[in-house]
Amino acid sequence: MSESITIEDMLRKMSAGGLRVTEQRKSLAQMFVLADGYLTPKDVYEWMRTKYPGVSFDTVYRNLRILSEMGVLEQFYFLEGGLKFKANCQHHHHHHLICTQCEKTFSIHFCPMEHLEGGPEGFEVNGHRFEIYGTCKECREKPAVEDI
Amino acid sequence: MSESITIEDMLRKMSAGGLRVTEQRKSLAQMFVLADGYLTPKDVYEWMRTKYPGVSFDTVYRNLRILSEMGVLEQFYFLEGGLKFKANCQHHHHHHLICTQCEKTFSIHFCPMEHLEGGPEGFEVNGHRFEIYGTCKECREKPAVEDI
DNA sequence: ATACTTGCAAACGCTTTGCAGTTAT
DNA sequence: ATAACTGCAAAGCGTTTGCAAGTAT
Repeated sequence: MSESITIEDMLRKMSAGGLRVTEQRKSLAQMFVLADGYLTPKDVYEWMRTKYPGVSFDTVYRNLRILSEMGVLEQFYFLEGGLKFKANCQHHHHHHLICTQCEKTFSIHFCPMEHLEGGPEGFEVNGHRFEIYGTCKECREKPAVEDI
Repeated sequence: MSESITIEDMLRKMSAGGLRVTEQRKSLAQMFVLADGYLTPKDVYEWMRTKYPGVSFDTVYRNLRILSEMGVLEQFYFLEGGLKFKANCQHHHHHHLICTQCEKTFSIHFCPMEHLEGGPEGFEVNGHRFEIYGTCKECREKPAVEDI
């Protein structure tokens, strides 16, 4: 599991950032805490609709974007290009194992930059990206049911 | 520099894959060999237009997609989500330093997976992604002119 | 009361498609 | 000659925007 953030943490951050804590945003926070992994705007929309049949896609987008800009959520483009969001874990620097089946993420405290060798000459590093893709224990045990 | 692929290599691959070697595709191959880095569909379109004023955007897209599917090019979504392409270097496994200014790529033969520790339990790894972002020597020396 | 949020509708940018004419093999 | 390629136009998808009505503070 990632170092989990609580719903209260998220709401507190929103409020601290000058946002209003609406019902929808509470649901949104709840959803991301429960999911503990990456969600697409569509996922979020579908889920929100079960609680608030009237939600609109643009509100979902707006909130995802705003919350990302505030650092409550984290935006991420997958290898194939799909945009996804997850609750931001801003503890110390770390990387993730990403289960490509359920898209949950698992923190890993190994950072390749500490082991780098055969590196750049004259190249000024100012960022990196390291992710491991695979299948998590849980998904390996119960083979994909919802695979459609 | 990456282990460079030649224009002839690219054309040979196209032909082997049952594609016809048109003038436009020759230009395309040339462009990617010269660029030695990532290009957006728009970059490609702009450049193609200088040679073939009549090219259409959809033909560019079509060719980029087909060539990616064939493995002549490689598709890539940047951190911010922009779709880019580059000539595929399918020699041995390696990673890249990516200059965020000129978007040239530089091969690096260090692979974090060989040094991995504190890793997954029960997680089946089947892929990874490692990129280093920064500014290359050349770009650091001549500060961005075309920075608009 | 005020400022922020929402839903609606419409627009936007990027990418893909169907088709008829053209070109490489 | 045939199968593949191109340009055109139009559609598709995901995402963003402007605005008036509604809601949290």
